[in-house]
Amino acid sequence: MSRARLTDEDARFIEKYRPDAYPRPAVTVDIAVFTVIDARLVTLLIKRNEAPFRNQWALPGGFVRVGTSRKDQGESVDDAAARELREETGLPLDPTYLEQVAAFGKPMRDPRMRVISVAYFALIRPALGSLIHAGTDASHAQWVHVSDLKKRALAFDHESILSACLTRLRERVDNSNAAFALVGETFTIPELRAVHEVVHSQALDAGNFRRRFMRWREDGIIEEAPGKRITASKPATVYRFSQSR
Amino acid sequence: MSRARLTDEDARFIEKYRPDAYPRPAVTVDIAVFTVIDARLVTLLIKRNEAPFRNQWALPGGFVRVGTSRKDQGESVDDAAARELREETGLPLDPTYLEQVAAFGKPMRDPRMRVISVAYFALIRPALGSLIHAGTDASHAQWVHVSDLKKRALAFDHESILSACLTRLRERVDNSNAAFALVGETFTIPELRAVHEVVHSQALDAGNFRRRFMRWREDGIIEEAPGKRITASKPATVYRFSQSR
DNA sequence: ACAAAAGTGTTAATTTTACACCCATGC
DNA sequence: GCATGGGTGTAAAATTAACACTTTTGT
Repeated sequence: MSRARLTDEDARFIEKYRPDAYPRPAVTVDIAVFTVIDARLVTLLIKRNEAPFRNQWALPGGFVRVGTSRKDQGESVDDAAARELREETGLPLDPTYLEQVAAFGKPMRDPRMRVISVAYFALIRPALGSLIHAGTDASHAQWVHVSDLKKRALAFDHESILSACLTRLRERVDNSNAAFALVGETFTIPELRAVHEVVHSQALDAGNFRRRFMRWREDGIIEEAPGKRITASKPATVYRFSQSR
Repeated sequence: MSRARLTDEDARFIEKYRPDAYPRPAVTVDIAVFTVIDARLVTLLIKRNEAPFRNQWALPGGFVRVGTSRKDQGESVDDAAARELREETGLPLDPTYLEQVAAFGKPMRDPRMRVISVAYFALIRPALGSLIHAGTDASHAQWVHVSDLKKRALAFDHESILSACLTRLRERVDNSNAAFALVGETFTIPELRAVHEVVHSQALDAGNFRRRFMRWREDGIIEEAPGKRITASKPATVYRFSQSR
């Protein structure tokens, strides 16, 4: 399979194409940012300072930048998500993990106008989580325990979006390398286990988890790192994620 | 969690909101329709009769209808997919299975203008598949064996879209009830097995599949239907999908 | 009778789960 | 020494996989 070529006819047609013949929706990205703070899974909420839903909590996000000409079509939706995340969190670097979840496209989800939103979930390291809270006005951005979300009323349909992101996060922690984005650059087996436990809010058998971990090691997904982690008791071996693959 | 209420301030703000302040992308749906014909997995391709990519093959799809006012915001993206599917296949009924896969939002994927597409995959019963082929001009719509897709050049980025839909289809056949949408209203164990085999292009052990099947039966997912299927050899018991759950 | 395909039985291999226990270290 | 938590061993239970075999029917 390969993409078909554009013909001369195509080129001529495109020249005279009238792009504004039909009404268009606005398109936004919304991002559920997760991290672990104090051994609890948290997500980032932003207090809106504009109507609608002014002073209500919402997921970080914003409009996808669409270019103004045929030649300049603007940024990709994925790029928009990465950009909004940087802007809203203040973190200079790209997120460790960013994945599209789904498009949310019911009419009237925004009372102003037709808005279709593409939802993403992002994972950032625990160490960086506190930076955000410190760096921004706490009344503007806030880490919320996911177990406390039931009590919150969120703007728009962000409740459904968040719930879809949470489901996807759990699936990815089980079946992909996502969990490694929720520990530090280097980590011990118990630290990684804690992430799995917190995401599923369920205790895991230490021995059995260790075996799973060792299988990842054999598969070259993780490798031993120099040094030991000093804890209150017996120091634990330190590993790192093998970025190479 | 519940949706926050709109305040009076919101209402006032919305009144004077200027929706056309920023350029917007066009939003389309593209649908990979799958069925099984002659024991092979096939997907529906449409020959475009307009530029760009005129006379090239593409996935069925079209623009999401966006309303023209705040009060009329048009159809949901899911509804757009169902509508386009009905229109392009000519099938009067709703598809047996329709699921969103992902949004495709790179710039320049359409040379005319910025277009963001939400991809879906749909499953229809084998018996209906031939209806479509008969009902429409064969040069316009065509069932293509998925194993032959490598040879085809598809319009836009429909190759990536199709590939994502195929991956999702395989996942769903394994872990959800999707496979039941690819057999007739009633079916035998070997018929359902054939679907699994064709989707994964891999033979399955008849005995082991039977055990899996019987587990579904115990779980109430499927139930025995009256009658027997007359085949070339020993007649097989007929089952049906328990829609109830 | 024979071929073809439905349906059954058996067993090995693998994975999951539960749980007991050992061991190194800081206090 | 003793509590803590890292690290190891073992065995039952459940699932998956491989394959031989029996039964029922059309021709």
